Amino acid sequence: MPSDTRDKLLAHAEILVRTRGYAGFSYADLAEAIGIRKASIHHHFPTKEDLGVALVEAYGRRYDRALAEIERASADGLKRVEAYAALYLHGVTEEQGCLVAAMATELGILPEPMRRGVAEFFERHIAWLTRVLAEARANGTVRKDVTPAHHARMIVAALEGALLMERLLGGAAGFRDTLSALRKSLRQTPPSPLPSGRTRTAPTQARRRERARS
Amino acid sequence: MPSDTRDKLLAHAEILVRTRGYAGFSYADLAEAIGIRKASIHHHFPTKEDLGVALVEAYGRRYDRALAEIERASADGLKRVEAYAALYLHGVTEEQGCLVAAMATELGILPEPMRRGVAEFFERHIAWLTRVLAEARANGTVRKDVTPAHHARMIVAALEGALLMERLLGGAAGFRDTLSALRKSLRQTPPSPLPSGRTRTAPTQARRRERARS
DNA sequence: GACGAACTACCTTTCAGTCGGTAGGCAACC
DNA sequence: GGTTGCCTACCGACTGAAAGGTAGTTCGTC
Repeated sequence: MPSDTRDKLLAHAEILVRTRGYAGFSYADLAEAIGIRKASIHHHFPTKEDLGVALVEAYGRRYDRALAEIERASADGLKRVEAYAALYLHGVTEEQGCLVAAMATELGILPEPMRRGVAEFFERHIAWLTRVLAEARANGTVRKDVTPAHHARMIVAALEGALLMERLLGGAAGFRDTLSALRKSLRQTPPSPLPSGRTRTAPTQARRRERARS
Repeated sequence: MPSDTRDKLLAHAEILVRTRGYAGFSYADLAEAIGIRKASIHHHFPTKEDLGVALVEAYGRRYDRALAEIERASADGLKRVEAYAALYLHGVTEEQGCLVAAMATELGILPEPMRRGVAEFFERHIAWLTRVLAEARANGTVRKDVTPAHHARMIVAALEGALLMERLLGGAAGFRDTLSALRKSLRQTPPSPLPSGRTRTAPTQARRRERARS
């Protein structure tokens, strides 16, 4: 029965990491954000590392549930990949990066348990996509020349990279451009003048938004 | 006439950012790394932000030179993309992420001038790749259904993402898997049993390497 | 009365940045 | 040819703020 405060801490800490990075936020920031004293955070998470590990775990579990739901909701391989990509798109619209990506960039100062958690996150996603693609390839949903294991890696990389980049550049529109290219690399037919999916070239303009550090 | 010390500062600061992130290193770290006193760094870069901006500028210029060299060295569109990807591959083998990617993850605490520099870096690369792909498509080197602007975004995203991820996971082998998938998305012919390029599925195993923080 | 969850008060270390000063180089001027 | 003045490069010593973390206490609830 996880306490209400603990959940609030996790939720807000996640936002902080996803917008500023792991080294870029402090217990003081977090305390102020949820209206509690700094010392009280230590009651729930004795060290920042404990909090970091809990964050990766919670984030990973949430994604695991999402992947299961995607598989349940659609049997079509391409739609599954599309739904998977939509998870990242949400990050763009909410102006929040990927938690594990943020941690991965600080690899050099990342405590081992967090490092392991981050690696496992990526591995699970690659494995899942590999399975989805293999299935889709078997029943002809995606091109035969797609190597599931390779393409899975490429898709995760492209989505992580696009989320990272498009928060600064074209926003959702830019992200969808990457998605459109990704779609073409999977789809069976050399496309007839398909009407689905948007095509507009993104404005590619830095959208500045002030976000003062208190 | 940029002093020797200034160059050393830039070189070492770059390494620190690329392994720990921008918020993850301090003037003290940097001072110790090049054997100088902390106060002396302020002589060359009055504030950390000044250093950050200089880093992005130097990094960007180095890449600009590399792009020009790639264009000079080969006229083949696919080979150009391949050479571009090799730049990222070096990051993997040297266990260093991308400087601007590291900065982009800390968007929420990034001073505006740095943010602008990072955005411009990505924009230049996308523009360059768009041009290269458009040319390649025109002379039949890459598939006709490739939309240069979209594919360019996807390529940068995939390479940034792969560099981020594969430092933790499969290393160079994992990176090359993504590359192989990328290649297939561009190449003209539904591939005959091509012998080029490696195919091995990467071990996908976290390679831990201790890197104590002094 | 034991326990969970929060608090006040404090600790040490590190952070970016400041200050005044030193040592050497270089050129002008008398 | 010595002195004066200014420059770059660096230093030791320092500052106030912020970092992560600790100790001991209070308060409400089973």
